[in-house]
Amino acid sequence: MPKVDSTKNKILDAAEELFAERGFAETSLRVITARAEVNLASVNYHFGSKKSLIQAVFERFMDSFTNHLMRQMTELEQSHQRFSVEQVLETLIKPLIEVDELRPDGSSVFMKLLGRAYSETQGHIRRFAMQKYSHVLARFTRMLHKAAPEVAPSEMFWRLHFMLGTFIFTLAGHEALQEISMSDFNEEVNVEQIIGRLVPFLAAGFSNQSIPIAAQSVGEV
Amino acid sequence: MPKVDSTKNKILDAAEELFAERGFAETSLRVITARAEVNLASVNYHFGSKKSLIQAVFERFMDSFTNHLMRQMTELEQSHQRFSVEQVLETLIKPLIEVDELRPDGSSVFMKLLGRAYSETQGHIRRFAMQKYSHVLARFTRMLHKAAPEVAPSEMFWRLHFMLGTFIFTLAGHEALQEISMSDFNEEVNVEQIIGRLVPFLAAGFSNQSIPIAAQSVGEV
DNA sequence: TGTACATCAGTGAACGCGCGTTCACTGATGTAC
DNA sequence: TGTACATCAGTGAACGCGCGTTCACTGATGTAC
Repeated sequence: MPKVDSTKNKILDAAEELFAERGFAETSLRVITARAEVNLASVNYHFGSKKSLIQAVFERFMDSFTNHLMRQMTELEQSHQRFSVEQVLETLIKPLIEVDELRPDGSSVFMKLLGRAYSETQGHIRRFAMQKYSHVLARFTRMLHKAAPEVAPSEMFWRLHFMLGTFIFTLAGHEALQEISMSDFNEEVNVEQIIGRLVPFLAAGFSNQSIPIAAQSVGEV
Repeated sequence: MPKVDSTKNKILDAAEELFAERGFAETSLRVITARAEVNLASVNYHFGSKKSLIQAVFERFMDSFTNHLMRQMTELEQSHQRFSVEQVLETLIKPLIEVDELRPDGSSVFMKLLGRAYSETQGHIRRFAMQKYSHVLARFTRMLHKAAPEVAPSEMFWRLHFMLGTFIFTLAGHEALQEISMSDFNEEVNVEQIIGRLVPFLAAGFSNQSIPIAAQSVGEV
């Protein structure tokens, strides 16, 4: 068991919050070390560079999330011979909510980090993630294929990424949406409820049978 | 008709390309003015600040896009008494593709700008966009409601934002997806084809009839 | 047990660099009388 | 038509600032013999 309040962990905690609040490039080591109440030079002492710190923050979230997710997938496979797309998507719910209970607004921070990692131009995090966690994505894909064998692999690829995109985008920006929902509909919603609306939406999208319209004629474009 | 090759336009063109290549914070005024072949100080002369330049780039895209979209919506309303959710979503296709033909990788740059506007913590672009373009969003929402009156307003709100999120996220990062699609499936896809896959996916998600699962019990969480 | 040395965690101050912005200025064109 | 002044577009050089990183150093703890 690592010491929880070590300098290293204090840096990770502070960096996590700040990266989600303002992005990687916009967060300086000075504000991170100030919030963590540690010395400026200790980031380079413990992590070597800012780039490595970003990777370490990302990895800590990702490790915890993928561990929980693997457990959920195993559970589903052991308890059911056959399962639906919706059930596969539902394996994401608990790991996400657990991340949310681990830290205040954990899932939002996590999704913001994921979103930024995804859209990074240089993409060093994406390459690293693809390498380290590809087996988790592969297993998830396999389960989706088992639930909906009629969806062709290349179509599957696109729909999977549509789903990931919606998840990441929605949860990363959920504060703004919760705010509007409150002011426009007087409806208070939490992360669990958002996911609860999201899963059927995505499951329906994923399972749809229509022919891609670009394969037909879209008009005189 | 404004002069196309004015210093102001040369700056806008160069900034647009570079923002797409490497992001906003990572693009300095020095590289923008170097590519535009204008003086460094002329950005501040014409736009006042880097922040205002970003907004100007965003506005130029947004004006062109919303103009095209309004025309498409009018066309659909005039040609059909009743229309489907899919048809409403399809009004987005032409404006997006036109933006793509206007400039190389136009839709990608545009969606990256939109994504940033969406997720900005300070949110000065979002506030400005909400004010200037709210009537377009309102009209789009009204048409969706007409196409699917069974979807309650608050549910509509969430599904609309799920759809916008997927659009933005997918198109903003489509280069990476195109690359993977090429290497994994040997399938070359263009933006039009991605949208062609996206629209039925979203239409199916939007029109789904299931009860949000959070309204039931999700487990012992 | 004592001594010498190695390792580790952390620190304060400085380094050079690239950043957005500012400033005083030029030269061309427009306007008033 | 000539003159005086105003406005506009653009420029070159410098400004101060915050950035990530480095460096020489301290003091505590561990290890070898």
